[in-house]
Amino acid sequence: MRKKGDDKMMLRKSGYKATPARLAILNVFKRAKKPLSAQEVIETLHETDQATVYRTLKSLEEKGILRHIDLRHNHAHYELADLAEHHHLVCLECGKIEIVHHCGMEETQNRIVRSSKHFAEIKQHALEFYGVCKSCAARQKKL
Amino acid sequence: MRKKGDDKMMLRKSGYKATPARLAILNVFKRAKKPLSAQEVIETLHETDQATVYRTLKSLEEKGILRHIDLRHNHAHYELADLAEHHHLVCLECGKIEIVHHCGMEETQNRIVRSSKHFAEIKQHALEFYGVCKSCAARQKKL
DNA sequence: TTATAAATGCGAATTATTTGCAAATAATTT
DNA sequence: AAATTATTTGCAAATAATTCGCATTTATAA
Repeated sequence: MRKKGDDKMMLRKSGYKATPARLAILNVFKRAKKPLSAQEVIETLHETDQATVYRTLKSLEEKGILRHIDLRHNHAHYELADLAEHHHLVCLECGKIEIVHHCGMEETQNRIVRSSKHFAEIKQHALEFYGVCKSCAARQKKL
Repeated sequence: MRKKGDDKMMLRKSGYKATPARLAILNVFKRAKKPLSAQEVIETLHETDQATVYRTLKSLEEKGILRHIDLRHNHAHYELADLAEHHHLVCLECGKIEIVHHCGMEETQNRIVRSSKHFAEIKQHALEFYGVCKSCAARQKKL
Protein backbone atom coordinates (compact mmCIF):
# COMPACT_ATOMS: atom_id res chain seq x y z
CA MET A 1 0.00 0.00 0.00
CA ARG A 2 1.37 3.41 -1.01
CA LYS A 3 2.08 6.02 1.65
CA LYS A 4 0.46 9.45 1.55
CA GLY A 5 3.45 11.40 0.24
CA ASP A 6 4.12 8.85 -2.45
CA ASP A 7 0.88 9.74 -4.17
CA LYS A 8 2.00 13.32 -4.67
CA MET A 9 5.20 12.12 -6.28
CA MET A 10 3.33 9.60 -8.34
CA LEU A 11 0.93 12.18 -9.69
CA ARG A 12 3.73 14.59 -10.56
CA LYS A 13 5.68 11.85 -12.24
CA SER A 14 2.62 11.24 -14.40
CA GLY A 15 2.54 14.91 -15.35
CA TYR A 16 -0.28 15.96 -13.04
CA LYS A 17 -0.52 18.51 -10.31
CA ALA A 18 -0.94 16.89 -6.92
CA THR A 19 -4.24 18.54 -6.04
CA PRO A 20 -6.36 17.80 -2.98
CA ALA A 21 -9.13 16.47 -5.20
CA ARG A 22 -6.85 13.92 -6.84
CA LEU A 23 -5.28 12.81 -3.59
CA ALA A 24 -8.71 12.42 -2.03
CA ILE A 25 -9.94 10.34 -4.96
CA LEU A 26 -6.90 8.08 -4.78
CA ASN A 27 -7.57 7.57 -1.10
CA VAL A 28 -11.14 6.57 -1.71
CA PHE A 29 -9.90 3.85 -4.01
CA LYS A 30 -7.28 2.70 -1.53
CA ARG A 31 -9.96 2.13 1.06
CA ALA A 32 -12.35 0.45 -1.37
CA LYS A 33 -12.71 -3.32 -1.41
CA LYS A 34 -14.29 -3.39 -4.86
CA PRO A 35 -14.50 -1.38 -8.08
CA LEU A 36 -16.21 1.99 -7.57
CA SER A 37 -18.50 3.95 -9.84
CA ALA A 38 -18.17 7.69 -10.32
CA GLN A 39 -21.31 8.15 -8.27
CA GLU A 40 -19.86 6.21 -5.37
CA VAL A 41 -16.79 8.42 -5.39
CA ILE A 42 -18.94 11.55 -5.61
CA GLU A 43 -21.06 10.46 -2.67
CA THR A 44 -17.99 9.75 -0.59
CA LEU A 45 -16.35 13.08 -1.41
CA HIS A 46 -19.30 15.44 -1.26
CA GLU A 47 -16.86 18.33 -1.11
CA THR A 48 -15.62 17.63 -4.66
CA ASP A 49 -17.67 18.56 -7.71
CA GLN A 50 -18.94 15.75 -9.89
CA ALA A 51 -17.38 17.17 -13.05
CA THR A 52 -14.03 17.10 -11.29
CA VAL A 53 -14.54 13.52 -10.24
CA TYR A 54 -15.41 12.43 -13.77
CA ARG A 55 -12.48 14.33 -15.23
CA THR A 56 -10.10 12.92 -12.64
CA LEU A 57 -11.23 9.34 -13.11
CA LYS A 58 -10.73 9.64 -16.82
CA SER A 59 -7.28 11.17 -16.63
CA LEU A 60 -6.07 8.76 -13.96
CA GLU A 61 -7.27 5.98 -16.20
CA GLU A 62 -5.39 7.40 -19.16
CA LYS A 63 -2.14 7.33 -17.20
CA GLY A 64 -2.77 3.79 -16.08
CA ILE A 65 -3.23 4.69 -12.42
CA LEU A 66 -6.82 3.56 -12.40
CA ARG A 67 -8.25 0.70 -14.40
CA HIS A 68 -11.62 0.88 -16.10
CA ILE A 69 -13.91 -2.02 -15.28
CA ASP A 70 -17.14 -2.84 -17.10
CA LEU A 71 -19.66 -4.66 -14.98
CA ARG A 72 -22.71 -4.32 -17.23
CA HIS A 73 -24.29 -1.90 -14.88
CA ASN A 74 -25.11 1.20 -16.83
CA HIS A 75 -22.05 3.09 -15.77
CA ALA A 76 -18.30 2.68 -15.56
CA HIS A 77 -16.39 1.34 -12.57
CA TYR A 78 -12.76 1.89 -11.67
CA GLU A 79 -10.18 0.31 -9.43
CA LEU A 80 -6.52 0.94 -8.65
CA ALA A 81 -4.39 -0.44 -11.43
CA ASP A 82 -1.67 -1.72 -9.13
CA LEU A 83 -3.86 -4.40 -7.58
CA ALA A 84 -2.80 -7.98 -8.14
CA GLU A 85 -4.28 -9.57 -11.24
CA HIS A 86 -7.81 -10.64 -10.67
CA HIS A 87 -11.22 -10.76 -12.28
CA HIS A 88 -14.75 -10.09 -11.11
CA LEU A 89 -17.79 -12.20 -10.52
CA VAL A 90 -20.81 -10.03 -11.30
CA CYS A 91 -24.33 -11.10 -10.37
CA LEU A 92 -26.68 -10.75 -13.34
CA GLU A 93 -29.56 -10.37 -10.90
CA CYS A 94 -28.46 -7.99 -8.17
CA GLY A 95 -25.11 -6.71 -9.38
CA LYS A 96 -23.13 -8.09 -6.48
CA ILE A 97 -19.40 -8.16 -7.14
CA GLU A 98 -16.82 -10.59 -5.89
CA ILE A 99 -13.11 -10.48 -6.59
CA VAL A 100 -11.53 -13.62 -8.07
CA HIS A 101 -7.80 -14.22 -7.83
CA HIS A 102 -5.91 -17.13 -9.33
CA CYS A 103 -7.83 -17.23 -12.57
CA GLY A 104 -6.99 -19.61 -15.39
CA MET A 105 -9.83 -19.33 -17.86
CA GLU A 106 -13.08 -20.68 -19.25
CA GLU A 107 -12.28 -24.26 -18.33
CA THR A 108 -11.62 -22.85 -14.91
CA GLN A 109 -15.07 -21.35 -14.59
CA ASN A 110 -16.42 -24.31 -12.71
CA ARG A 111 -13.54 -24.32 -10.32
CA ILE A 112 -14.05 -20.63 -9.70
CA VAL A 113 -17.70 -21.12 -8.85
CA ARG A 114 -16.90 -23.94 -6.50
CA SER A 115 -14.40 -21.81 -4.62
CA SER A 116 -16.56 -18.69 -4.67
CA LYS A 117 -18.16 -17.55 -1.46
CA HIS A 118 -21.14 -15.75 -2.96
CA PHE A 119 -21.84 -17.12 -6.41
CA ALA A 120 -23.95 -20.11 -7.42
CA GLU A 121 -23.34 -20.16 -11.13
CA ILE A 122 -21.32 -18.58 -13.91
CA LYS A 123 -23.32 -18.18 -17.07
CA GLN A 124 -21.14 -15.99 -19.22
CA HIS A 125 -17.80 -14.31 -19.38
CA ALA A 126 -16.49 -11.43 -21.38
CA LEU A 127 -12.99 -10.90 -22.57
CA GLU A 128 -12.04 -7.74 -24.41
CA PHE A 129 -8.70 -6.40 -25.53
CA TYR A 130 -7.94 -2.70 -25.48
CA GLY A 131 -5.19 -1.16 -27.55
CA VAL A 132 -4.38 1.30 -30.28
CA CYS A 133 -5.29 0.79 -33.89
CA LYS A 134 -2.82 1.37 -36.67
CA SER A 135 -4.33 4.58 -37.97
CA CYS A 136 -4.31 6.11 -34.50
CA ALA A 137 -0.76 4.92 -33.90
CA ALA A 138 0.32 6.59 -37.14
CA ARG A 139 -1.44 9.82 -36.29
CA GLN A 140 0.18 9.89 -32.84
CA LYS A 141 3.64 9.52 -34.33
CA LYS A 142 3.11 12.58 -36.48
CA LEU A 143 2.10 14.87 -33.61
CA MET B 1 -27.40 -17.83 -40.91
CA ARG B 2 -30.99 -18.23 -39.79
CA LYS B 3 -33.81 -17.93 -42.28
CA LYS B 4 -36.63 -15.42 -41.87
CA GLY B 5 -39.31 -17.80 -40.65
CA ASP B 6 -36.96 -19.40 -38.16
CA ASP B 7 -36.79 -16.19 -36.19
CA LYS B 8 -40.50 -16.28 -35.52
CA MET B 9 -40.22 -19.81 -34.21
CA MET B 10 -37.19 -18.93 -32.21
CA LEU B 11 -38.88 -16.00 -30.53
CA ARG B 12 -41.96 -18.06 -29.69
CA LYS B 13 -39.84 -20.84 -28.32
CA SER B 14 -38.26 -18.27 -26.02
CA GLY B 15 -41.69 -17.23 -24.82
CA TYR B 16 -41.99 -14.06 -26.86
CA LYS B 17 -44.48 -12.88 -29.39
CA ALA B 18 -42.94 -12.63 -32.85
CA THR B 19 -43.62 -8.94 -33.38
CA PRO B 20 -42.43 -6.86 -36.33
CA ALA B 21 -40.23 -4.80 -34.01
CA ARG B 22 -38.40 -7.84 -32.71
CA LEU B 23 -37.94 -9.38 -36.13
CA ALA B 24 -36.63 -6.10 -37.48
CA ILE B 25 -34.15 -5.77 -34.64
CA LEU B 26 -32.91 -9.30 -35.18
CA ASN B 27 -32.41 -8.52 -38.83
CA VAL B 28 -30.38 -5.44 -38.05
CA PHE B 29 -28.02 -7.61 -36.05
CA LYS B 30 -27.82 -10.22 -38.77
CA ARG B 31 -26.63 -7.63 -41.22
CA ALA B 32 -24.18 -6.05 -38.78
CA LYS B 33 -20.49 -6.81 -38.98
CA LYS B 34 -19.79 -5.61 -35.48
CA PRO B 35 -21.48 -5.09 -32.11
CA LEU B 36 -24.20 -2.44 -32.25
CA SER B 37 -25.29 0.12 -29.71
CA ALA B 38 -28.94 0.85 -28.95
CA GLN B 39 -28.54 4.16 -30.76
CA GLU B 40 -27.27 2.46 -33.89
CA VAL B 41 -30.29 0.18 -33.90
CA ILE B 42 -32.62 3.11 -33.30
CA GLU B 43 -31.11 5.07 -36.18
CA THR B 44 -31.44 2.10 -38.49
CA LEU B 45 -35.04 1.44 -37.53
CA HIS B 46 -36.45 4.94 -37.33
CA GLU B 47 -39.93 3.46 -37.42
CA THR B 48 -39.45 1.78 -34.02
CA ASP B 49 -39.58 3.74 -30.77
CA GLN B 50 -36.43 3.96 -28.73
CA ALA B 51 -38.11 2.61 -25.60
CA THR B 52 -39.09 -0.46 -27.58
CA VAL B 53 -35.57 -0.91 -28.84
CA TYR B 54 -34.10 -0.68 -25.36
CA ARG B 55 -36.69 -3.06 -23.96
CA THR B 56 -36.20 -5.52 -26.80
CA LEU B 57 -32.42 -5.52 -26.52
CA LYS B 58 -32.67 -6.21 -22.84
CA SER B 59 -35.15 -9.04 -23.16
CA LEU B 60 -33.33 -10.67 -26.06
CA GLU B 61 -30.23 -10.51 -23.95
CA GLU B 62 -31.99 -12.15 -21.03
CA LYS B 63 -32.99 -15.09 -23.19
CA GLY B 64 -29.48 -15.43 -24.52
CA ILE B 65 -30.38 -14.43 -28.07
CA LEU B 66 -28.24 -11.32 -27.92
CA ARG B 67 -25.00 -10.95 -26.05
CA HIS B 68 -24.09 -7.83 -24.14
CA ILE B 69 -20.67 -6.41 -25.03
CA ASP B 70 -18.83 -3.73 -23.09
CA LEU B 71 -16.48 -1.69 -25.21
CA ARG B 72 -15.75 1.14 -22.77
CA HIS B 73 -17.77 3.53 -24.81
CA ASN B 74 -20.35 5.07 -22.57
CA HIS B 75 -23.13 2.78 -23.65
CA ALA B 76 -23.85 -0.89 -24.11
CA HIS B 77 -23.28 -2.87 -27.31
CA TYR B 78 -24.94 -6.09 -28.39
CA GLU B 79 -24.30 -8.83 -30.91
CA LEU B 80 -26.02 -12.06 -31.88
CA ALA B 81 -25.19 -14.74 -29.35
CA ASP B 82 -24.91 -17.51 -31.90
CA LEU B 83 -21.79 -16.09 -33.51
CA ALA B 84 -18.68 -18.22 -33.27
CA GLU B 85 -16.58 -17.54 -30.20
CA HIS B 86 -14.54 -14.43 -30.61
CA HIS B 87 -13.33 -11.35 -28.84
CA HIS B 88 -12.97 -7.70 -29.77
CA LEU B 89 -10.07 -5.39 -30.34
CA VAL B 90 -11.19 -1.94 -29.23
CA CYS B 91 -9.16 1.14 -30.06
CA LEU B 92 -8.62 3.26 -26.95
CA GLU B 93 -8.25 6.30 -29.17
CA CYS B 94 -11.00 6.16 -31.79
CA GLY B 95 -13.16 3.26 -30.66
CA LYS B 96 -12.60 1.18 -33.77
CA ILE B 97 -13.61 -2.43 -33.32
CA GLU B 98 -12.13 -5.52 -34.90
CA ILE B 99 -13.32 -9.07 -34.37
CA VAL B 100 -10.73 -11.61 -33.20
CA HIS B 101 -11.29 -15.31 -33.70
CA HIS B 102 -9.01 -18.10 -32.51
CA CYS B 103 -8.20 -16.53 -29.18
CA GLY B 104 -6.01 -18.21 -26.62
CA MET B 105 -5.26 -15.61 -23.99
CA GLU B 106 -2.88 -13.03 -22.56
CA GLU B 107 0.23 -14.82 -23.79
CA THR B 108 -1.53 -14.78 -27.11
CA GLN B 109 -1.96 -11.04 -27.12
CA ASN B 110 1.17 -10.50 -29.14
CA ARG B 111 0.19 -13.07 -31.68
CA ILE B 112 -3.21 -11.43 -31.98
CA VAL B 113 -1.68 -8.04 -32.67
CA ARG B 114 0.65 -9.47 -35.27
CA SER B 115 -2.24 -11.07 -37.13
CA SER B 116 -4.57 -8.10 -36.71
CA LYS B 117 -5.34 -6.01 -39.73
CA HIS B 118 -6.08 -2.75 -37.94
CA PHE B 119 -4.37 -2.75 -34.57
CA ALA B 120 -0.84 -1.70 -33.68
CA GLU B 121 -0.79 -2.57 -30.02
CA ILE B 122 -2.77 -4.22 -27.25
CA LYS B 123 -2.37 -2.45 -23.96
CA GLN B 124 -5.01 -4.02 -21.80
CA HIS B 125 -7.60 -6.70 -21.71
CA ALA B 126 -10.62 -7.22 -19.54
CA LEU B 127 -12.13 -10.50 -18.52
CA GLU B 128 -15.32 -10.60 -16.50
CA PHE B 129 -17.55 -13.45 -15.48
CA TYR B 130 -21.30 -13.06 -15.28
CA GLY B 131 -23.48 -15.37 -13.27
CA VAL B 132 -25.91 -15.60 -10.39
CA CYS B 133 -24.95 -15.14 -6.77
CA LYS B 134 -26.11 -17.53 -4.10
CA SER B 135 -28.64 -15.23 -2.50
CA CYS B 136 -30.29 -14.54 -5.84
CA ALA B 137 -30.27 -18.23 -6.71
CA ALA B 138 -32.01 -18.98 -3.41
CA ARG B 139 -34.60 -16.28 -3.93
CA GLN B 140 -35.34 -17.53 -7.44
CA LYS B 141 -35.98 -21.06 -6.16
CA LYS B 142 -38.62 -19.75 -3.80
CA LEU B 143 -40.64 -17.90 -6.42
C1' DT C 1 6.66 36.07 -5.24
C1' DT C 2 4.99 35.95 -9.31
C1' DA C 3 3.69 34.08 -13.69
C1' DT C 4 1.12 30.60 -15.89
C1' DA C 5 -0.59 26.40 -17.38
C1' DA C 6 -3.49 23.23 -15.22
C1' DA C 7 -7.36 22.23 -12.47
C1' DT C 8 -11.70 23.32 -10.21
C1' DG C 9 -16.60 24.59 -9.43
C1' DC C 10 -20.80 25.81 -11.18
C1' DG C 11 -24.60 25.53 -14.14
C1' DA C 12 -26.35 23.97 -18.09
C1' DA C 13 -26.22 20.77 -21.91
C1' DT C 14 -25.91 16.11 -23.78
C1' DT C 15 -26.27 11.44 -23.91
C1' DA C 16 -28.09 7.04 -22.29
C1' DT C 17 -31.65 4.59 -20.39
C1' DT C 18 -36.03 3.81 -17.99
C1' DT C 19 -40.86 4.42 -16.63
C1' DG C 20 -46.06 4.82 -16.49
C1' DC C 21 -49.87 4.34 -18.90
C1' DA C 22 -53.26 4.02 -22.60
C1' DA C 23 -53.73 1.99 -27.07
C1' DA C 24 -52.51 -1.65 -30.21
C1' DT C 25 -51.73 -6.44 -31.40
C1' DA C 26 -50.08 -11.48 -31.56
C1' DA C 27 -51.53 -15.72 -30.19
C1' DT C 28 -55.13 -18.47 -28.19
C1' DT C 29 -59.63 -19.96 -27.59
C1' DT C 30 -64.25 -20.32 -28.93
C1' DA D 1 -63.47 -15.75 -38.14
C1' DA D 2 -64.40 -13.18 -33.99
C1' DA D 3 -63.65 -12.69 -29.16
C1' DT D 4 -60.34 -12.82 -25.46
C1' DT D 5 -56.26 -11.77 -23.09
C1' DA D 6 -51.74 -11.20 -21.85
C1' DT D 7 -47.89 -8.91 -24.29
C1' DT D 8 -46.03 -5.41 -26.46
C1' DT D 9 -45.80 -0.89 -28.28
C1' DG D 10 -45.57 4.25 -28.64
C1' DC D 11 -45.47 8.42 -26.50
C1' DA D 12 -44.03 11.72 -23.32
C1' DA D 13 -41.78 12.59 -19.39
C1' DA D 14 -38.44 11.17 -15.81
C1' DT D 15 -34.10 9.75 -14.33
C1' DA D 16 -29.27 8.49 -14.70
C1' DA D 17 -24.69 9.17 -16.50
C1' DT D 18 -21.50 12.05 -18.39
C1' DT D 19 -19.66 16.18 -20.53
C1' DC D 20 -19.00 21.11 -21.59
C1' DG D 21 -18.03 26.20 -21.41
C1' DC D 22 -16.25 29.48 -18.86
C1' DA D 23 -14.79 32.35 -14.98
C1' DT D 24 -12.02 31.59 -10.97
C1' DT D 25 -8.60 29.37 -8.29
C1' DT D 26 -4.27 27.06 -7.40
C1' DA D 27 0.04 24.04 -7.67
C1' DT D 28 4.32 24.46 -9.38
C1' DA D 29 8.27 26.33 -11.71
C1' DA D 30 11.07 30.29 -12.45
